[in-house]
Amino acid sequence: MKRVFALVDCNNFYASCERVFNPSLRSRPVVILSNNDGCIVARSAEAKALGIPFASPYYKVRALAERHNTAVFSSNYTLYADLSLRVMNVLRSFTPDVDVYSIDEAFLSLYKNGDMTGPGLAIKEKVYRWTGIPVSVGIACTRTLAKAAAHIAKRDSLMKGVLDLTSRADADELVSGIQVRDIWGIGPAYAAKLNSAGVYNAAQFIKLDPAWVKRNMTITGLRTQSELRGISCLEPAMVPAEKKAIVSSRSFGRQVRGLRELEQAVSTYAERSAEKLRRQKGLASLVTVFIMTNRFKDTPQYADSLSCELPEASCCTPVIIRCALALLRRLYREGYDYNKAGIMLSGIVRAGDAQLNLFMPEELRGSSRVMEAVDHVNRKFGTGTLFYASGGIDRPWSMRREMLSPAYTTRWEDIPLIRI
DNA sequence: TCTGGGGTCCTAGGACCC
DNA sequence: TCTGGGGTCCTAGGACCC
Repeated sequence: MKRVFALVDCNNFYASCERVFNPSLRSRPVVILSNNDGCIVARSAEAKALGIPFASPYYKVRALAERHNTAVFSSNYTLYADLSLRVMNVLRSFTPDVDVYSIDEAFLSLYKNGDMTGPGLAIKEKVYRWTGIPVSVGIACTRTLAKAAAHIAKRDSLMKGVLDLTSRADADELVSGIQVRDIWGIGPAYAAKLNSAGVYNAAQFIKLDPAWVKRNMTITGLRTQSELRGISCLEPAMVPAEKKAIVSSRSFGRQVRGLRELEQAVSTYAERSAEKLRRQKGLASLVTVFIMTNRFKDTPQYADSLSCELPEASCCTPVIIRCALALLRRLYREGYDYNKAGIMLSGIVRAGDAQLNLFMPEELRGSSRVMEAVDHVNRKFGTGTLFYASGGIDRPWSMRREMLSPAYTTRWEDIPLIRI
């Protein structure tokens, strides 16, 4: 039997998550804001129909949203991540071969057994019944075509959210009409380049000379073209790869001037990134800190970054905080209104593979046992139970989340009660 | 008049994804 | 007042080596 890919894509995922535990939202437009309540990052179908654009700053569409009784939420990643796990677990009941591609998408590897529309519908119905999340399913012989299939299925109401390209006589016609910008792997820059070469849809892109594609869109573009031609050439990512870089950064809830508050923020981000690093059992050898002013404002601008090699790769929070704060003090310039800061850990190696430093001062080595204890406490009693004082306590700079919904599934006080 | 060849490693920048 | 965050891959070009 032939292998095919099924892409399962959650519809308007964040908005759908908000609806699961709040049925009153089902008939209203719903939008979700980015961190700091800045931009629109997700919209329900009704919100899209109102013409609220993706990624637009909320204040620009606020009047429109309010006029139509739109429900607006701050991002609740705790909730979305938990519901995502539930969706993926349902998918694993169909095949162990589930390649989780993002928080709201996964590729399933299936054996083709006749028309796969039925199995596709079964997946969609089971996910909805078990989690409350609506999904679309695209089935094809390559991942890129499966993405295209899901894209078509979402827009054509006759398909009921499922399209199996491998069993459609009109598969080529269906795909050929897709605009190049909507092809997975073609972003705004390549789309503009293709358009100016007279290429607007998938059919035209498929017919392009591969040498031209490679020259103008690198090997990545060539792979996309081959995939659309039905030749599978993308690798699965079955095992979640260890990250090669870990970034923690945030815009502030308000402008920040003083070094003191920047130190708190950078220390807090350093703490978070070190936790992420330990979760993947890694050690970082390079620490980079960056700070910047608000580029949208007409005020004096400053942005810069500095890096520092650690004497020995480490995942120890105090070591990373100390290094990050030293960098920050060198970066800091007085008199600017800062808007954002961040830290990046790179040069990541596996714990155990690290090159040791014979001349490493003992006080810079840190203690893995203390870190284990801290992580254990925070896992058991909740993030932030134990934290470093250098991160501050009040944190007046922290991000705005004024419209946050409850953590319905991960915090005891927030679990919905049913009264009979 | 004439200025090697072949290789590695690193970084910055550009493209993409969600 | 108010404009997100966190990643990956690829290429070109420079530094450096023999």
